[in-house]
Amino acid sequence: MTAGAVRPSVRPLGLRFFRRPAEVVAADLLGALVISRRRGGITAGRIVETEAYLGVTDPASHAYRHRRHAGNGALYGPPGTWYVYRSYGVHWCANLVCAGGPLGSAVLLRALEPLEGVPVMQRRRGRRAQAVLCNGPGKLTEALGIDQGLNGLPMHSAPVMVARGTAVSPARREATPRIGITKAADWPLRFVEADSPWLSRRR
DNA sequence: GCGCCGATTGGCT
DNA sequence: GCCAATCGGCGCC
Repeated sequence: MTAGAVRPSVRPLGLRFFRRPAEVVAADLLGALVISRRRGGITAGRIVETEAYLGVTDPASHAYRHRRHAGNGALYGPPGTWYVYRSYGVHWCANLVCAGGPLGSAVLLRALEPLEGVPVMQRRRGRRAQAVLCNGPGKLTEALGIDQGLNGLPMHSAPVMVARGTAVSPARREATPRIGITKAADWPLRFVEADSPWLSRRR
């Protein structure tokens, strides 16, 4: 995919897309576009890695057993709501709420293929190589200018939206254990585009 | 009230 | 491979 992929005509994914089980949404998000119109310039990328967090029943979810606190209210919002939280007190991680309501399920964006606004991303990311601009959940938020300001906003009317991109055929989708967590890490809820060079670094 | 830990990253050994 | 940065939530005293 080349520059110019982001046209004014792109329309955000409908709420129906997100009103499904998180693992289904996570798999179907592969290949979708994330388009950011934040200050500093338009940036966009193609999703190549996601992780599903199932909500109340998932020990790794921030909504496990209906856990609720000041920071995670957005998790219980309508489908398609952005849930942005601070990781290790340093980085922002961006999720999209799925089923919505009391379940608290969501999909974490873990890696993108940079498509547009690479110089803008590099300005935000310290002039790093293109290969490492968006290959991690904290990296892609920095590259796209995503921070707490996005938390709780509906994706379809937010400065950062998700639109249909170039689909990844089911044969090229791969489910793996989740990364970087201690609880229920072995649940196969991480989804990647097989062989993509833009995936997050494996530990 | 206090200390530990995490859905991470980048720099240094 | 190891570890600091940095901070809110949570367990525990």
